[in-house]
Amino acid sequence: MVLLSKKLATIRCDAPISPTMGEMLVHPPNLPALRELFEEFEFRSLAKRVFALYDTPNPLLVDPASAPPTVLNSEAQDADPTKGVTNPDSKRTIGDTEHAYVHADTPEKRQTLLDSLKPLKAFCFDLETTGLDPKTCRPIGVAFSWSAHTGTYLPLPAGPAELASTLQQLQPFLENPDVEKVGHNLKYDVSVLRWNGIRVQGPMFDTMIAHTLIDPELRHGMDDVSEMVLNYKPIPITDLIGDGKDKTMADVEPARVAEYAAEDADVTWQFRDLFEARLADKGQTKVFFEIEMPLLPVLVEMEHAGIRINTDALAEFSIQLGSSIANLEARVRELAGEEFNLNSPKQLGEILFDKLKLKEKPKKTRTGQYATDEATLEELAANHEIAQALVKFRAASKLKSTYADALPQAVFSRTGRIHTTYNQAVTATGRLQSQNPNLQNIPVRSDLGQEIRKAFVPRDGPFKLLSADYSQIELRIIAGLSQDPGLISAFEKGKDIHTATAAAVHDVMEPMVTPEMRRTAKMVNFGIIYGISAFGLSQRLGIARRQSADIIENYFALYPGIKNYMDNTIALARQRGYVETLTGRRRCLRDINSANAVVRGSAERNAINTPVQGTAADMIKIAMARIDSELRTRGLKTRMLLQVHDELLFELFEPETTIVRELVERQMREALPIGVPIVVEMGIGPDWLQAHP
DNA sequence: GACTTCACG
DNA sequence: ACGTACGTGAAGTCC
Repeated sequence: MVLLSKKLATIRCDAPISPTMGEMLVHPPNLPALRELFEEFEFRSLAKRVFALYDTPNPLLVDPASAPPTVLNSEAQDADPTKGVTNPDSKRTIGDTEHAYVHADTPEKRQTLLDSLKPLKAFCFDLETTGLDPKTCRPIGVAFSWSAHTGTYLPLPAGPAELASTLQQLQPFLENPDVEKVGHNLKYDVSVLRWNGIRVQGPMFDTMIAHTLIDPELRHGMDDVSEMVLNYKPIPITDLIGDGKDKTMADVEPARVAEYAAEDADVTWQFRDLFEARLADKGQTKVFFEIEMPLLPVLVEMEHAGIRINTDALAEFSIQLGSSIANLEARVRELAGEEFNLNSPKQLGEILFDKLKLKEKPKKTRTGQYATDEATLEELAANHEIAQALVKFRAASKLKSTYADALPQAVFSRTGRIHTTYNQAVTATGRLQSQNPNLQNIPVRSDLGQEIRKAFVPRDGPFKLLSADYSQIELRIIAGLSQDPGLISAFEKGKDIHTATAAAVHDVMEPMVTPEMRRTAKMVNFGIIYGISAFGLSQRLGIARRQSADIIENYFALYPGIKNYMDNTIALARQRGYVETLTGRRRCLRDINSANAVVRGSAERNAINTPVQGTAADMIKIAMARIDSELRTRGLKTRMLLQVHDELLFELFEPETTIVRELVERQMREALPIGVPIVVEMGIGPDWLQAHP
């Protein structure tokens, strides 16, 4: 049986139409008409292969209704991920499976494609481009599929004007808010289109993100997924462009690209329904449809918007850092009495501990090297000038190489702005990830680091930066998850939670809490979120383990709900093998029942931390989609630029200040109710440092 | 590519 | 006796 687009088929075949929108079944009685159609479209090689399947009996040609499911048993996969990988000998090659792919390389076929798209409620599309960077790559063609085993590839013209006009013909379909868009790594395709002036709208279904939610441990590339779930090996991209070093899709014969691209679209389309069911099996329907998919186009917009930086200020700062690095380097060499590479932890460790013997029993790293990290150097700094100089040297080097020098290079010349890439489905807890460059670790803590943050500025005109920050979000979430009355009540009274904790632990009035007491309480509060251990806390506070154990014990006496919640969470994790956030996002913890106490302890801390960190991630993701939507429906010019886990940064159009402050605060507070008051702190300024509350 | 270090939440 | 705080990405060295 062969599936063809409705239009193609109704024109030429006059065959029965299936109940599924946009599809029709061409049964053997219609074969002559189909053969004629293929001949007319000069698709002889494909026709030959398709009909070969009919002309000779083929065991693969069975009615889907009676066919054994190609889907592997998901329970078996859970038990052992390696079982999900097909035996290579049983992989089918492309020639063995029935499918009908159209290369829409004539105006008539293009028109047929457009007509076919019209009635669809959902379709899969997959762009072929000259590279991996949506900002700079050129779309070569786009493949569509809306029913299994079919696909149409539309080559796109190379000339900018012709490209634009062809894309314009697709625009109504891509921007139709009532039509679901399916794709594997859909954000890439949507981004490429965004850089070409098309704003893809409508419900999204990214099969790659779906797969990361269904089986986070497995590989998520389309070829891998296809082999695992369809038991089918698509044409590898390397067959077309090799390693991609000296060849792009533009250099490949269009007919081959058509075959490859249509197949990818077809395969992706086939993932869709399978994954919808599996998401439901794994309880991820809500996370997928209500959090990740609404967020996808929002991330595309944020990446496309980019952010402006003051490159002149960074260049000047780099020079300043360079001279201070040179001075510190000279001083270190003088004190070491030797030339060596200060950037080499290995050489540095040998100088400090073999030559200078600054410590009796130097701390070693996991691999037996001397540790020279900041905590180690800081210990030595009290008695050794060389350690002080090294700490300063390291700080300055880091700022220069990672930020002052690297950020200006990341500016995209066409926009004069930095465009990061957000990854929404790679972290274990559900947080976003920013890369190329990472804009989620821009310095803010040190004075020197603040110079970097100052360089993030709004565009020219009546614009400012607005930063909105969830206050103590993770502690509020653990209060909500644990329902601890003391912790909840402290938040309801609007208290400074670290001070309140310190006062309660030491049984004094809040004004009597010293900075030292507050610092300790703050460390304990953080420790709680991380899945506290007496050893870890003693390390952070620089106190004896016995002492930190007492502090923890007092803390649990103060907030018994927390202790209870932790015990229950670990017990549930042991029983189910996973933990989940408030929205049901899961993280598997395969080591939770390990006999090795160290390994198990790590899994237990994950069990505590993941629901907390993950719920915060869910909350801000929901808020982002709603804020973006409200900004747009109200026709506002303010744009969301960055997300840094508990902070959103906006380029604020000043006349909108009152409206935007209200809507951002409201949407952030109401995104995901947890039964504890949510506080959002906001600041506005001429740069990110001054906007940061 | 592994390892170390360090920037952020 | 174990040798851990949770989650990331990037730069640099060294094999």
